[in-house]
Formats: sequence, structure tokens, C-alpha cells
Amino acid sequence: MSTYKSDFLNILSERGFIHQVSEPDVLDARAVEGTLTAYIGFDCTAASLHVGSLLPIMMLYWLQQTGHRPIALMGGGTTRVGDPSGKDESRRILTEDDINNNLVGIRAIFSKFLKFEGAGGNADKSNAIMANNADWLNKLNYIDFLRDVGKHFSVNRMLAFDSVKMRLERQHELSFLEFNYMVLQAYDFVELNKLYGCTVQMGGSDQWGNIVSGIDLGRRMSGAQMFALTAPLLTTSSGAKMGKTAAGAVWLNADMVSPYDYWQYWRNTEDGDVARFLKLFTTLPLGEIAKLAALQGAEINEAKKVLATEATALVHGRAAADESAGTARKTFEEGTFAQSLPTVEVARATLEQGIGVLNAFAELTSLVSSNGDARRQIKAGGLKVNDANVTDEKMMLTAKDLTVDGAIKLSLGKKKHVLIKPV
RNA sequence: GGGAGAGUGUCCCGAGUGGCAAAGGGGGCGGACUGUAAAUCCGCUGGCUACGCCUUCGUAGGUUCGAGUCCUACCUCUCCCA
Repeated sequence: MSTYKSDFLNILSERGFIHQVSEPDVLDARAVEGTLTAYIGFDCTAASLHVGSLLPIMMLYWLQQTGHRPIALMGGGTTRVGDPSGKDESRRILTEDDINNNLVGIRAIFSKFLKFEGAGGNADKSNAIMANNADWLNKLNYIDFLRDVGKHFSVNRMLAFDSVKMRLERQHELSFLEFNYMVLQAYDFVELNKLYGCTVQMGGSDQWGNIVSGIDLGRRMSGAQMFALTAPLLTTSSGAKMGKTAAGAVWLNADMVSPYDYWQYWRNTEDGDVARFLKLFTTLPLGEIAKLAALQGAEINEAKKVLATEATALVHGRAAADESAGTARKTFEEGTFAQSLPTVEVARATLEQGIGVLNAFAELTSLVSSNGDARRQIKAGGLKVNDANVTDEKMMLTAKDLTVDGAIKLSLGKKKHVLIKPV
């Protein structure tokens, strides 16, 4: 089915990364001829990226794997202004220090997927680059910018973009700042083209308009030929947004979401998403994925385990992935005790005196948000101590509750478990 | 500058006659059924030292036995006119 000649486009296409490509034939030919340089922009509003950013990261990964050069562009400049999207969103302005800290955290994630200059490798034309648009955006002079860049933009056409049109029709406010995002992003593309010879910008399908603006701007300012490649917007088959769970975003940094929880996130993938996610979020060969995708009924769970382990291995390493898989197997399938479950330590003396269940669940382990919540869960039969339902909210946990393994297991529902260990 | 509206349970949307811990959704959590899935059904969805107490309807005052509801000022947002 693949109609491309280049490995790069073939792989992206087979694995389901491509939504739209501008001038696919020309881009394909370029990819065959030589080394492409492509970029994707990331906001650095938090100290980590979450699962939602994984798809673009994987695109950069495949780009590099097929011999091309990826650029991860940090929105250091745009973040400084504060993204105005989301009408009620607290427009907290991040300080320079915050942004720099975030950059460090985010860079750590990229280094797991991409090979950067100086990271052990010798100079290779496919070494990844991390750029920061603050480097050029901060220096801009308004008048010069308007004259050099602004003159190439037609407001008439900008108003016709879907993103703008929708806001106008729904009578949502669209600030001038936000209106300019398109312009800044287009300028980023041209700047990267100038600095690194970057000719391709990738992104989610909602970025199409912005990317095309960049292509136009490049042609007008320097006559460069540039390309757009967008990925489908990801939702689960039941329509939910990717990457958000009850506990909040599924972050990629281990200190924000543990490898075990990360593994669990993928383990709980809906049936209908398994094949798609295997292609997008693991690097397994397509043949193997096809076999897994053919599994029916309950057997799909095997595919989900593979998905979870492979996806976790990419972000947290093989060892952590295997350990998470082992923990899950013991906990869910063998019903035994896994020492590797999340653990909270308490002073032995405190335990000797006894700890109230409410306190243990709410304060100690934060499995529930308050004592009241704990009471409700007890009524609903959702709390367990050592796999036995809690029925009395005045129950005390003492050293007698320690199992042979030297810990007390607290559970909320069937899936969330925490161990309490005396020290 | 003039005029008309809006801000509700710190996840979102949204009803609300002066007696309100405040309808209804969505989302989330728990239970049942399953396969750690989906769908479906049931329960829960301010806090606490809990037959009571405290804090909540943009902010600050006021009227009232009693205010989300009435009055005043202010803040923010939207729309229309200039």
C-alpha cells in the first residue's frame, strides 16, 4: 500500500503517523536523495512532557532512525509570553528560571529517544538538535519584524483559517497576541530553515494552518521550498483525550509518574486502540504487531501487556519496564505480594501504637483525598487491607496486620495498591 | 466614552421563587458484570475532633431573623453603538 520511495515516509505512513503532507512526491524524492532536517515545536510550560507529546516525539525518532536530522524546538520564547489559549486559563507568566528548569527536564526526555550532538556519538549529520525559539524571538524588534515579516501576511487570509474562524463564530475572544502565534510560528520555521537548513515541520493536524503559513513565509522571504507533515489528532476510540487520567496528566518523567503507573496506563488501553497504539508508541516490527492485533477476546490482554512493556521501555528503560510487568503479574494474576508496589514507610513505634484506617488511607498513602472520602469508599466497599474489605471505619492497623512479607497492603478498588512498611 | 448582558459547588457545562450544602448533566471514583477493556446497571462525588460545627455562588460592603437570590461600589469577560 505504501506509495513512497523513502524509508522515512514509508515507515510513518505504515505506522499511522501521517494525516496530511504537502507535496508528498517532492518531499519523498528529497528524503531519498539526502538528509532531511525536520522540526517539531514543544511548549515548555511544565517540567515534563506528557503522553500527548509522545506522538510527535515518535515522529522525530523515526526521522532519525531513517537517517535524517531531527530538531526539537522548545517554545522558550512563546512560553515567556504565556499561551493565551483557553479562555479561563490562568495566564501565569513563567519566570526565566522556571522555563530553564523545564527545559532541563524536557531535554532529559528527548535524550531517551534521540541521539544528540556530543552524547557519545561522533559528529553525525543525523545528530539531533535542541533549539529554543527564545534565542531569536527575544531579540526581535517590533518595527523591523513588522516590516520584514508582517508585510507577508494577509489578515484576510489569516481570518479564513479554521482556528480563527471558529473563535470568531463562537464569539470567543481571540486576543491579538494569540492571533500572532501563527506569525511567530511561521517565523520560527523560516529561522530554522536559515540556521539549520530545516525544510520540514511536523505537528498535529491542528497545526496544518500554522505550518503552511511558515512555508509561505519561507518562500516569500528566501525562496526556500519547505514542507508540512501532520499527524492525526489522537483520541481513544471512545473519544477521550489522550494522556489524561483521574490523577492528572500522564507525565513522562519518572518522578512525576512512576514507571509502574505508566505501565498501568498502557495496560488499560481500550481494545480498539491496541493495534493503533502498538504501531505508534512502540518500535516493534509491523509483522509482530499484526500478530498481536489478530488476537481476539480476552487474548487481547496479551497484546496490551506487550504494548505496556514496550512503551514503558522506551521512556523508562527495559529494566523498569520488565519490573513493572512483573509487579503487575504478581499483583493481578498470581494475587501475591509484590514488594515492588508503591511503598510508604512508617516508624515502627507509630505502627505499634496503631494507625486508624482513615488516617492510613487519607494521610499516609493519599489513596483517597480526605477522611470523608475514605468513609464513603468504605461504605461502597472500595477499601481493602491485605485484600480484606474494610467494614469498620474505626479499625486500627497495628503490627499484627503485617503479613509474612513484612508489610501491610492497602488497596483502593481493584487496581490501586500501596504497601506500608515499618522502619 | 455610551448602552445591554455575564461571572454558581477551586475539573467542565449549567438550573436556581429570600430558608441552600444549593437541581441536572459531563467527567471522575467505587460496586456489579467481565478480560486490569468497552458497553450497561447501581452507589458516591465540600471539610471536620460529625445526631453538631466550619467553609462555599467574581471582590468588598449594606438591607434582613435569614442572602447565590435584594441594594451599593469595584474587578473581569462578552455583545451592540461611538
